[in-house]
Amino acid sequence: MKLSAKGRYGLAAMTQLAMNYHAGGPVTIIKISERLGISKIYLEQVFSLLKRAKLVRSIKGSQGGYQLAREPERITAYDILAAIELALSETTAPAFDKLPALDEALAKTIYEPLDTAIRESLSSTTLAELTAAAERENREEVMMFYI
Amino acid sequence: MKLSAKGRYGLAAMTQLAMNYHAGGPVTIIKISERLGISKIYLEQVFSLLKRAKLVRSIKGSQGGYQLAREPERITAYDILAAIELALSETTAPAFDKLPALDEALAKTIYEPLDTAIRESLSSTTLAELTAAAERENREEVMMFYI
DNA sequence: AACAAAACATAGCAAGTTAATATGTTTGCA
DNA sequence: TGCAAACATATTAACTTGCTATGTTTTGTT
Repeated sequence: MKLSAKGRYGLAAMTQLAMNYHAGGPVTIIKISERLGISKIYLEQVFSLLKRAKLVRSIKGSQGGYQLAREPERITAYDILAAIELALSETTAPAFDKLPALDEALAKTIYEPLDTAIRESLSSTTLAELTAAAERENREEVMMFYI
Repeated sequence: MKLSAKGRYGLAAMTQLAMNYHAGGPVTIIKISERLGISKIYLEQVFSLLKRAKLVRSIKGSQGGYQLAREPERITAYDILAAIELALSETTAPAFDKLPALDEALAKTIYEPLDTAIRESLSSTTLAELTAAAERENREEVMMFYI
């Protein structure tokens, strides 16, 4: 499943907020876009979706920025992607007016189990786990450098 | 997960071939497009993908048409959708050159488990099961009519 | 009070994808 | 030989994606 740039940016941006969660203060979009190496203007659009989904809080004005709306342990990858990737959380609609039985069968045997599997997989990983994994990978990279 | 029209058409068309599997003869695209109520020309493009994936065999010329390449029990929804919906079987590529550790963590904790969940869900349902479900739904519809 | 830094809003655009149509050409049975 | 089918290719309109541009509001700092 190939996720869109927006989806990937959302996940990555949230890890940056998570890494700052203890420190307390807000992080600016400019900082995040520089760290990730992506467009600041585009990232703003991603944050507007994250905010609408109440996953982040914003502080306007000078010294402002963004913060997680709750602990990284209570935000899942599904929360983030559902806020951004519409097609992922939307379900497949009936398509064959002449054969309602076929639409029903498709929904029951394929579409619904698929949606459940996606939701279970993505909601089993928290932002805290993702961030911890990234920090571990980073330590391993540094180790490799010294060998 | 909202599937594309092509994906839905592919699943639906395959059920029509499955329902004819015992009879033996080929089924034409025209027949299938009429039964499903969709464009014949568009359906041809779907069949070109199904054929490339070796899920169907074709017989050219008059009295020709399409047949399943193997038993409905040995064709899964994943086989069909992987042949048609590229984005589904493609995996999410690394996106953050500056943070390889983050790309690694995303792949390990999110992308790969998601792909596994999708593949397991879709490959657990065979074309035979889908067709049986559609026929059962159809019988129930007819029952309702007489109550 | 003025300034600067930030979020927030809206519009636009180029490239790509999707869903579909149009127009043939080949193939092979009757 | 004629016709019915698969097969091939090009075109099109609408939509989506990824991204840029141009502001406006808000608010802390000087």
